[in-house]
Amino acid sequence: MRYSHQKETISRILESTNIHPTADWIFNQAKINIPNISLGTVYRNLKQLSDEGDIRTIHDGAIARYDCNKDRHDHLRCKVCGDLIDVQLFDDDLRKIVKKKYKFEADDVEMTIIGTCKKHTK
Amino acid sequence: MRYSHQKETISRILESTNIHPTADWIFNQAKINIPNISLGTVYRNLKQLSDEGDIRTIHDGAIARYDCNKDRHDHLRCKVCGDLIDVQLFDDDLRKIVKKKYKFEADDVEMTIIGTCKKHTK
DNA sequence: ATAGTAATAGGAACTATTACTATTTAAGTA
DNA sequence: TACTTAAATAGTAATAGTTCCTATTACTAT
Repeated sequence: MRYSHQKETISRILESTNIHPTADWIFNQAKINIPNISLGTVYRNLKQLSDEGDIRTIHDGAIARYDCNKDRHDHLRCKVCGDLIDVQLFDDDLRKIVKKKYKFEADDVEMTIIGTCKKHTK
Repeated sequence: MRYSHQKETISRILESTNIHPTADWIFNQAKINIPNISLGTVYRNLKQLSDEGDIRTIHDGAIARYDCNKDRHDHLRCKVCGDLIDVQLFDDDLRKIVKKKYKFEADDVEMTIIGTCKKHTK
């Protein structure tokens, strides 16, 4: 893996936000510093970072979002404001239940809870 | 909502399988009975059925799968054989934890656990 | 039978993503 | 410092899943 200005920039952009951005959002941010950066470069580097475990890829419906929070975690998606909030729900207890009840060895979990966040409760 | 042979067929196809098929798979099955059925018709009717709550749409990575199991449930996806197994994990206890800990009102949950199913354990 | 409406077939358009290719660049080596 | 080479890049074309559009067809109630 070789250093590149593009990869460094993409990595920094992701670290500087907690909005779980899409590749396109990152692309537009990156263009501020590297005007002729290519969208393919953004995708390639995000894939690399994800494969190396430096970032996580979240499947939000049909599109991918990226998260610099490397620890395994789940998401709350607010229907009202669209926010995606990092939480920790799938723990070892739940893993054990899955193993016992379904004889299924869990490696990874993708859990998104859709609802209304505390900002909108009166 | 008016009756149509196409919608009826799509509905029946989905009820006859537990493989959580894609729109394309359903399209190919439907063509056996209705050779000139259109892919757009399949998508439109699946969307209708989903909106009416007759079926569920599962986001499997970037593609959509459809499930005639109307009850809220979760999925185990086996890395080895690709099977998608219906399970019940997100219950009222978990819902209450989410509400208490994060003040988040959960309406829906999308949870897929990736791992290895019991067919492949020696 | 006719008007009005809903659903359809077929294909174009759209969006997110990946693949391809010629060119550039990082990094090691003489 | 200049040379080499392999990896990364920009730009563009291609792909896949899905949605949209339009002319046509099929119900349904008068």
